[in-house]
Amino acid sequence: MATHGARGRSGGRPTLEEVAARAGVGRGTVSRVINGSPRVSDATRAAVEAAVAELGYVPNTAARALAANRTDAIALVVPEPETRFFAEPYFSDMLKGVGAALSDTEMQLLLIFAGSDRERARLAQYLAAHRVDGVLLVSVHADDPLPDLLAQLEIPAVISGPRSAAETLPSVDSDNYGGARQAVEHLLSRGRSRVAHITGRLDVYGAQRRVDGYREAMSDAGLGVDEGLIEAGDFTEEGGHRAMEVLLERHPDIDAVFAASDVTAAGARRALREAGRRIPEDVALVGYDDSAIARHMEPPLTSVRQPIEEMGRRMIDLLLTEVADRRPLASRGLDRRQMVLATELVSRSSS
Amino acid sequence: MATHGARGRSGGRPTLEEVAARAGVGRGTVSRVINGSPRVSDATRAAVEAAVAELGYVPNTAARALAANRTDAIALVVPEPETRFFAEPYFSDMLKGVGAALSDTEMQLLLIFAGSDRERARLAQYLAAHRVDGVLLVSVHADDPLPDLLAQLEIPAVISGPRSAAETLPSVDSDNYGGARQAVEHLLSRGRSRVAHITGRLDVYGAQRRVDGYREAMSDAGLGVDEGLIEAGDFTEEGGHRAMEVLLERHPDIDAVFAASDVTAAGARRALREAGRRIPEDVALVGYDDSAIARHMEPPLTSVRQPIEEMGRRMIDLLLTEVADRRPLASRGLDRRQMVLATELVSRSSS
DNA sequence: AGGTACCGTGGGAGCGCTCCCACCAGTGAT
DNA sequence: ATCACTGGTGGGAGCGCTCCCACGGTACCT
Repeated sequence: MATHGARGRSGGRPTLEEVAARAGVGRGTVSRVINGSPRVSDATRAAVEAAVAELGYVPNTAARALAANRTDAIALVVPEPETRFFAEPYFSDMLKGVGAALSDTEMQLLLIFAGSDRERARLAQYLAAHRVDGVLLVSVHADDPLPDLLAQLEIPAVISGPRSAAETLPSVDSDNYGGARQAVEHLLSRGRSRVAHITGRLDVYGAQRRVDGYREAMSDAGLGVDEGLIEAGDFTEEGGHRAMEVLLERHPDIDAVFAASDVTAAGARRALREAGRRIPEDVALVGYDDSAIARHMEPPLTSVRQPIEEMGRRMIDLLLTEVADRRPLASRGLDRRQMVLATELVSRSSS
Repeated sequence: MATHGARGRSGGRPTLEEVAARAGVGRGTVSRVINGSPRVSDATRAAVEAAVAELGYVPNTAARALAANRTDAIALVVPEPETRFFAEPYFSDMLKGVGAALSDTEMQLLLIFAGSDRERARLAQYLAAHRVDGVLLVSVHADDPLPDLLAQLEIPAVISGPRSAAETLPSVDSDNYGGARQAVEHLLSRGRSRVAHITGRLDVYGAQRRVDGYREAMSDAGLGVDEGLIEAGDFTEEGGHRAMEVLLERHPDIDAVFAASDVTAAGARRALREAGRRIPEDVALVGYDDSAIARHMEPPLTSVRQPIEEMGRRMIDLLLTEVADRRPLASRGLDRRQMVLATELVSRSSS
């Protein structure tokens, strides 16, 4: 927990100036050492470091922020109420990845919820004050004004799932299309052929891509696409339940279901049980997310795993590059940096 | 999302100075208006407010922090790995209360995990840099050096559960002693008399107080205290299971158990089931925390509810007072502010 | 010998704010 | 008329840092 020897005589914290005096050098030199500039001789550097240690010098962040016009902080903005944040493992995994990537850095992470209008107003104020160098945006809906606000304020930002194929912000996403294909191909390889799909909220781009993946996997397998086998859900348990009921009504001979999330799959499972269908004997079931729910379901649920922690790490990488790069607007925006990470099918007994 | 009209001609954000010029007043006056000082005439205030709105002025936090030597930020320090933070509803409830209390304020909340040594070192550095005006400490063990570090750095802090009866930091706690009494008296009123207690980690002061409550309730009821009916747990499921086994071995005629947490009760329940005891017919069971576990247990668990959200709110109140009060050391520390909130027994079918 | 290039270094200027002292009425008491 | 306030105001000083220009020194060319 570090030493902190004598302080400036007046009892306050030591300043750069005091360190400089102690080391017998100028203010600029100390600043260079603190900031790791290479343009300092080894001897000088050692002298300064000694003085820093003796005085227990810690840079004053406010002064640095004022002079350098940066804050060394970035925000993870969650446009959801806190409750959902804690309920969904997605966020905690993301946070873990982000935290890990940031721990080698001087950067400070701020967690900001913007679920209510009140909170959003506060956030707008906060961003306008430029209290962070960059923003990580997770779980953003198609019509959210936040990305535009950030663009207008010229604050670097990275988004976790692109809002559309034409996303302008740098983004990190998992391969929703490929993941969906994995799921469907898995079901087909198990000998199923009447595979239904319960979608997610279709205003979320990722959900659309999963539908695309489902469609093309079916069609590539020569089974054609029966639109009657697709039913819209909304990522909730209730939505999954309702959609499954509709599907069973329409196609009683369904022998497999690919649900757009594990929670949706849980709803579907309930409807299947209520209809007397056995899993996996009568109907095979595959979810998406590979969350705790999947592992604890009865029977355990086959699911498509997204590397969420890895996504968090990549988002930080992108953002830090973006923050560092802040060149005079010229070359920016052209080289769109969109990153897509592979998914992995985790096979369990539900399929 | 607020207006932001024309900016300073150079494209940057408008400054106090520019607002002053626009309003035709001095810098000091604008500062007074911004900070809500009463020593400004209504006419002047209106003029300044108009200028602020027209320019879309937002104060520069870094400059303010530097000049005023405050940050307008406080930290919620969680000395646990992130995993536990997400797993235990205690933290999310606390965060909700804290967030609510802070939302009327300009204060910014920082969430800081200090589970690993690495993270703790970072935290120490962070605190040494005085990057927050105050600290909220939750879930601190008896031997944690953090409170001393804070005292040494003279950073105002409030602790969620006192470390001992002689806690020097301001604290907010629920009435562990009273809550335990409620639990035991409830069991006695249900006609039970051979009531066992599985404790929490005894290096946590609150756990000790629960034992005290158990002891005195038993003794006040004229049943005396059989030390053999007390077995140490550690707040975990496994600990509860083990302790229950020991207790059943020692006292097969136990007809009630008060567990120091819901998780502990879940472990005890498992051991009771394995021993063929029915709940509540053979053995009544009461937990502590009234968490989600209690509601979803089979049978639903009677439990002592702590007003955690309320505790969060109170902690903020105390801390903000502490931060505002920062008088020259003289009158501080004498008026210890320890706050204890009442618990409530939530009766369900396990007892 | 002079010229050119750099490297390492010192320190002025300034970031945008708050604090505080000085100042100017106006008011009421003497 | 004089004095003592008081409410309202302007602006200097300074918070601790980074940025950048200027300087002397060394090294390597012409």
